[in-house]
Amino acid sequence: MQKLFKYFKEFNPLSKEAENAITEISDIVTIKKNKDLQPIGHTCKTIYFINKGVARIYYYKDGIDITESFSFENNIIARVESLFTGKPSRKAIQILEDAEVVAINANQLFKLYDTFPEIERLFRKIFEAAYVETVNRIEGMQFHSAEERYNALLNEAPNVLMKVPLKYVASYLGITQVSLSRIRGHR
Amino acid sequence: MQKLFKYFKEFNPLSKEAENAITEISDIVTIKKNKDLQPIGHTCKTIYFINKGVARIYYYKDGIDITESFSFENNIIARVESLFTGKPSRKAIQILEDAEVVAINANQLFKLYDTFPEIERLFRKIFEAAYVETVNRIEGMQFHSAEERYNALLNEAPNVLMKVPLKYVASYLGITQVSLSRIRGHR
DNA sequence: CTATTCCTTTAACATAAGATAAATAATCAG
DNA sequence: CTGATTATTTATCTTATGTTAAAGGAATAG
Repeated sequence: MQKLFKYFKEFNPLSKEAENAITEISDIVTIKKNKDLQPIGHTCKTIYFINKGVARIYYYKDGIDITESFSFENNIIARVESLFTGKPSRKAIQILEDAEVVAINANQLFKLYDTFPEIERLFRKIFEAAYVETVNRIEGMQFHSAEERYNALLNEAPNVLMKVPLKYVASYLGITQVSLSRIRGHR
Repeated sequence: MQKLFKYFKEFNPLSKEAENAITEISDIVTIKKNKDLQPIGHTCKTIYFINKGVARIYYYKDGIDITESFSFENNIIARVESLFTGKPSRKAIQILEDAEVVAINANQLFKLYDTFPEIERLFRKIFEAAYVETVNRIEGMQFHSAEERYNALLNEAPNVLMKVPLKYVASYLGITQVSLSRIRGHR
């Protein structure tokens, strides 16, 4: 849990009691490459923190596997469209590299918000930051060619391209695998 | 302020004291069509609620005007990439139809979070919902043709197409005005 | 009301990305 | 280690969207 609390500290430092309360509602889970940490169709009731490994959120559109996002070590991953609405998620979380994650029970966490305003504030800030990232991503998608998007990714998150199969990267960029391959063979 | 508090109630009902505290840090502003409510380059220090009228957030990419989002009556509008980071915004808020808005001072609001956890919770929920919308929008952009995106907008938010100049809609959809025109003359 | 400006459409052409198929290359199970 | 599966690249052809230009309509200022 050490890395998790260090991560939290960047957003909103917690009291020892608050940290203990979070520890109580969390589990450490290890999971192998290519396994789904969370399946499609279930309502998201867990927020994960990645101690080690790589994960992605994906879904199917017209039968085609599409990557919504990637997450790496020292980051949170959750299917917010389900977590914040209580509706079943059409998305799954898949592990792309053998992982150890902290699984935080979301319903119990939300209850902690009542007794620990500092925890509510912490997660408010975490998701505000995630929201900003998402808004910035829309900007990137709005008027860039696939090649520009690829180059931007190469700059901003080279680890994505080092650690993730390209077919997953292609759909993340909103293009086909074949197009990505063409772009990589530059031109 | 009535409409605003009614809107708030959908997310998290407030005590009378909390409502009064928000009233104290808010102003009613009327502003004419085509005026900028907030200019590019300023750090966002205000959260707006639209009592009446239409607005959009826009920015320039390579000198071209791009619409990030639209907001209508009974909704919040804010440049979150600036509001939540404290950095100057590269975006502006423009009024597209004569408007009356409630301007909530963000710094003072954030101070209220300390004395009124219910207000912090309210805005947490408001922005969580906005975050979910943004995530869903990415999904819409990831693997739909321009025509599909246009038709989806036509279904989900026909008022956008009724009330907003098409050139602004085009960049919102991530296409040129000419392409939008072609799509509208179907195929 | 009129003239000017701005918005939208239409047309012709250029180009980036999709689809399909097939050839390599890499990974994995036994 | 080997065969089988899976991932990536390459090639060809098609199509959607961008670009530029020009014309027609709508809105606005004076």
